Amino acid sequence: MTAEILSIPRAALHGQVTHRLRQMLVENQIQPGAKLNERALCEGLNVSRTPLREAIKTLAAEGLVELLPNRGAVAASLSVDDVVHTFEVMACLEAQSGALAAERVTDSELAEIKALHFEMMAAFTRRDLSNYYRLNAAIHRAINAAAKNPVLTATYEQVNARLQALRFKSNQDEDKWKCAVLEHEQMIDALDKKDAQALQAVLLKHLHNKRDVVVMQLQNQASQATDQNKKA
Amino acid sequence: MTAEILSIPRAALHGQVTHRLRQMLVENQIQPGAKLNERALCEGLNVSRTPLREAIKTLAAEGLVELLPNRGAVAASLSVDDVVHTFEVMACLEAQSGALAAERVTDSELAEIKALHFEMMAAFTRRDLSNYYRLNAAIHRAINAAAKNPVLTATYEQVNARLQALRFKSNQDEDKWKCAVLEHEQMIDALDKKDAQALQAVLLKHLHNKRDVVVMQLQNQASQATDQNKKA
DNA sequence: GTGGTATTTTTTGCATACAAAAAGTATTTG
DNA sequence: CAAATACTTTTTGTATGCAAAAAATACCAC
Repeated sequence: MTAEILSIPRAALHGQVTHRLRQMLVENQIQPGAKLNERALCEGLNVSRTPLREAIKTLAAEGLVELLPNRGAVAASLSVDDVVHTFEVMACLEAQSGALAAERVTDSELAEIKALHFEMMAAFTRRDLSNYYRLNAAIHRAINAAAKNPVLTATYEQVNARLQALRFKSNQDEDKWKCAVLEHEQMIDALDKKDAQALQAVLLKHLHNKRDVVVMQLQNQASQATDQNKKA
Repeated sequence: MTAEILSIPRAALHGQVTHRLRQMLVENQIQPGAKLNERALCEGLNVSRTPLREAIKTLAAEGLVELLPNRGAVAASLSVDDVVHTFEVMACLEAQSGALAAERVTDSELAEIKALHFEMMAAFTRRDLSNYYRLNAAIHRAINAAAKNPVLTATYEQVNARLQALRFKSNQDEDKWKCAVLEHEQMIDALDKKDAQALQAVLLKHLHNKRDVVVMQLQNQASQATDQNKKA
């Protein structure tokens, strides 16, 4: 029973730290632009500086933190341009995922994706944004997995992680939301018909719209911040 | 005159080591599957283990080395499946580069790409494989740069680096080579006309063919190795 | 000689120590 | 009081030391 636990007595410390820090970054527990103080993080995570610094180097390669020579690391922060550029990359990765998934998806994978879709529809109906986001991401990840290309999955996850830090508490525009749900229905339909072209097309459109929503929210945030500065 | 040099008195050691190791990996000075012995590399590069290990973590995140728990790191080696998967990703990144480049390429960039193309034609005419490879890569990189998307460039370079270690000394099939050159002419033509669709299409075809060539050469290598084993 | 085990050696992973650079604070001078 | 400068503290970057795990070697039984 404990055999498995014994066979992996303890994962490498630098790996654990990488995982934990990555989580903190994408969940905004460390905010974009914030400095990563080694001493503070070491104490917080109860590790020495060696594995922590190795973890930081890994995250730098993933684009989640930025290294400043002799000045440590800061959590990556995305300008509007960065977001646009990232979505341009995500678009082609999603499109490729869709095209390959349409060819390679198994019946059970398709069933699971449909199930996730229904769950997401439930969350949408309840206007439960948190679960909607979660299931939305799960569906996109499942489509990617159905493409059965580990390199594509790794690349997708890595680029996508940078966007995860953009967490919007506010509800998005109702019409845009309905539009996104409609696109998801078209996605399921295309996947069901194994229509690679159609799935690719709807994913491109979907990502395009998603980009617009994110950019708009970013700009709203920015203008609100400016207003506050003016008041103060 | 030396102001710039003084302003960067010395690049971070871990950065230099990362650069140097990456070079050794993509140039096959460290062969796929080879173990990265820390002691040996430290002596060879004249650094201590700390910056070396940080560099290894960076390269692991880039997919150039693989980390084995408690057993160090080995240079990544690609199976035929890995190569196929990697080309599937490269295809969509190249296609996206082309589409964006067609929209965003400047006159001077276009002129430089055309110049590189002529240089490549010269290398092809001389059957100078080494320069052909170099110029070929330069053209693809220039098209990517013309897309003016740093995220796309970084992702492209990272995925492409893994394929760079597949260096074939032997000349490729003459017909396939002619076909590749023809495709390059079509690329230049499409870029000149700012025809995103056409450029995307020819790049996809080009990558598809390139994949076939690489896979074929890999399988030839493998079968030759098997033959040698049989003899011995 | 072969297979297995014990012992040594090497290698990896983490913690710590030290040096250089940056940041922060106090002090001096006009 | 402001600005510049010297000094202190903090933080980063690198080297080294130590412990555990893996590999290599030697030893032994059969």
